[in-house]
Amino acid sequence: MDVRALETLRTVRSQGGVGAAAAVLHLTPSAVSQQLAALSREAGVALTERVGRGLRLTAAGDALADAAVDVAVAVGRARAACASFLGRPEGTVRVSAFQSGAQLLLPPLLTRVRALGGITVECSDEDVAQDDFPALTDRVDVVVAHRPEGSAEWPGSPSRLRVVPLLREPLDVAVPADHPLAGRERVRAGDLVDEQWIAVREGFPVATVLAAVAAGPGTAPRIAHRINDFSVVEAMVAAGHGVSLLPRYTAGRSPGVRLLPLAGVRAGRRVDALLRPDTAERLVVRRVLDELVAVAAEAGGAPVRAASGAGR
Amino acid sequence: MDVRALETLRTVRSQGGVGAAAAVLHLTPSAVSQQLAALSREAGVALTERVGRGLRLTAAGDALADAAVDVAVAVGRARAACASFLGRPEGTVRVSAFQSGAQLLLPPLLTRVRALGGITVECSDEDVAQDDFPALTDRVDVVVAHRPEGSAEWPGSPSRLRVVPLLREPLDVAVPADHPLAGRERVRAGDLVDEQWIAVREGFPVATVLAAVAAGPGTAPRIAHRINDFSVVEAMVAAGHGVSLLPRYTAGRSPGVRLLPLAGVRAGRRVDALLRPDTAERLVVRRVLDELVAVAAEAGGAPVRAASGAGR
DNA sequence: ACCGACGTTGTAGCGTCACTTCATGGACGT
DNA sequence: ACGTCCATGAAGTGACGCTACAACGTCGGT
Repeated sequence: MDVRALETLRTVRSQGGVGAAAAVLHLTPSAVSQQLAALSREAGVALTERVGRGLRLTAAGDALADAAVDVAVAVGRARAACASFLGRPEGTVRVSAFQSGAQLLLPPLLTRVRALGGITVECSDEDVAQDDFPALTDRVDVVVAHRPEGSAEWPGSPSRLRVVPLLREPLDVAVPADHPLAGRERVRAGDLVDEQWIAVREGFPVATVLAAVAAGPGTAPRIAHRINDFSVVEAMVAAGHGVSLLPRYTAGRSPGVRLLPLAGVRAGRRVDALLRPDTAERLVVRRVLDELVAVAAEAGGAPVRAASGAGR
Repeated sequence: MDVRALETLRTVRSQGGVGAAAAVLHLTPSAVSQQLAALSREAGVALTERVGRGLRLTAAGDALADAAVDVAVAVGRARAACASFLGRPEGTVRVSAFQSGAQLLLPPLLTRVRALGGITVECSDEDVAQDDFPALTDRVDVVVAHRPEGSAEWPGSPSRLRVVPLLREPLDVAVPADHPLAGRERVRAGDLVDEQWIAVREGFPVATVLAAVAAGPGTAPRIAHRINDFSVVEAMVAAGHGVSLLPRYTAGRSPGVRLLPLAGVRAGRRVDALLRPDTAERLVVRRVLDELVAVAAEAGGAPVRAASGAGR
C-alpha cells in the first residue's frame, strides 16, 4: 500500500483519466495503469471500471481515494513536523493565478516572500474555466481562483480541497469616458438596457453575473464580444465597442474608461486560494499562504477574514 | 518519505533500539540503520542521537514518530475502506494474553470467531512485566494485559496505544481449605497479619496490590515465595505453604483452596486489550476485538462498557 | 585501567521492483 | 468502415533496498 500509488489513484480521480494523471505525475500512462493494477490486486477489489474509452473509479476506488487523501495529509504533517525543526522554511512553492488576480497579487507577494529569504516562488498564470480550477491543484501548490459571489462553494471542499478566502472584489460597469453615463456616481441596472456587452467566454467565472445584472426584465443581455483578458476588454470599451463588467481593484487603469459602481444589485466576485489538503500541510506553503493573505488584505481594502495559515 | 521507514522509526522508539526493532520487523540491524539514515537525510535533521552504546530519538525524531503514527492510522483506514467492500473480513489476527487471562478468555474467543468463519486467530501467551505490555503490540495485534486497579493508565494512550477495557476482576485472598479463616464469608486486612504470602515477581502486575492490602500498619507483608503461575500458587496454598491474592474468576478451581472476598479494601485488577492505533483500524482486528469484548462481558459478570469496536 | 562483549555504522554484492519503450485491443467519431 | 484516442499488456533496463561481513565506539566486569 504505497503512498505513491495512493497519490496516483487520487490524481486519476481528479484528472479523470490515466493519461491526464500520467502527464501531471510526469509518468507514462503505462506506469499509472500498472500502479492501479497493483493497488487493485492488493486491495482485492476492482478500483476502476471501464466506461467508454476511458475509465471511472468504482465505489471501492472512490472510498480508497478518499482514504488516500487522509494518508497524504498525514504524510504532509510528518514532513512539516521535520521542517519545523529546521531553521526557517526553505524550498519552492508553485503559485498560479488567473490574469487579473496575478496582476494584482503576485508582484507584492514576490517582494514580501523575497524579504523572508530562502523561499522560491514559481509563478504561472492559468486561465481556465471555473470548473477546472480545482484540478490545477495537482500541478500547482497554490491556485488563486475566482468565482461569482453567491455561487456554490468549490466542489470537494473541504475533504478534497482546502479553500482560503483572499478577498471580495466588487464588479463595476466599465463605460467609455465619453459615454453619457460616464459622469454619474453610480448606475442602476435599468440604465444599461440597450447597451452592447463585452463578456468573458462561456463557463468562465463571472460570466453568470452578467446575465443577472445586465438583463432587463425577461430579456437577455446583448453580448457583442467575448474577451477573457481584461486589458483587452478595457481597450475595446475605451474605443466605444461596448460596455462590460470589470473588477474594481484590478481594472480601470486605462484613461479612456470609467468604472461606475452598481446600485441596487450586489455584484462581485470572490477570490480564493485553492490547495490540495496535503500540500496545505507543507510548512513552506503555509508560509507563502500567510503572505498571500496579507497581500490580499492590503489590495482588497478591508481584510476578508483573520485567516492565519491554512486555517488549521 | 516511505511508510515502511516511518514504521521502522516508530518501532525503534517503542522497542528502544535498532537491534530490537530489527528483530520485530524481521530485518537485519543494518537495514534498520540504513532506513533511519535515509529518513534523516530526507528530513534534513538528525532523528537519532547516540546515548551510551544505544541510541535515542531526538526531539525531531520523536515528533516525526508521532506523525508516523497518524500516517499508519491513515493507511490502516485505507485498507479497512477496501476490506469493507469485500464480502466478510478475512485474514489472521495474532492475539496474546497473560496466563490467567488466556485461560479465561481465549478458548471462548476461538469458538466464537470460528463461528464467524474466514478469520484465523493465532494465540500466544506472553508473561511480561507490566511495563513491557505496550511493546508487545509491535509483535502481536491484540495484547490482553492487566494492571492493578487504580494504577496509572497505560503510557502512550491514546496517541500511541489504543486501550479497550475488557473486565474488572476482584482479587480475593486464597487460603487453604483447612485454614482457620476458611469458613468466613469475608476477611479484613487485620485478619491476615502474621501470614506468609506468596506473591508474583517484582514488577509484574498486581505485585503492588499486595503491599497495600497485606501490610499491617507500617509493616511490610512477609513474602515467602514469588510465583507467577497462578495454578502453581494454588497448589502451594493448598499444601499450606502460605496465602495469596488471586483473581476471583480465573482462580480458585482447586478443591484445597478457598477464596475469601476482602472487606474494607477495594482490591482488583483491570484487564484491558492493548492495540497499536494502526492495527486497531484493521477490519479483521476490530471484528475479533468485538468478540473479545463480548467474551469478557460473559466471563466477568457484568459488562464493563458497551464498547463497540475499537471505540472509534 | 584493561579487556571482553554488545550494538551500531559503513561497504560490497545481490535480488527485486518499478518505470520506459513498444505493441495490442477496444470504443467513439467521421 | 476507417482513423484516432485511450487504456492495457510484455520485455528490457535501471535504481533502490536488503543481506552479509568488517570496523569502530562504548559500557560493564575484573
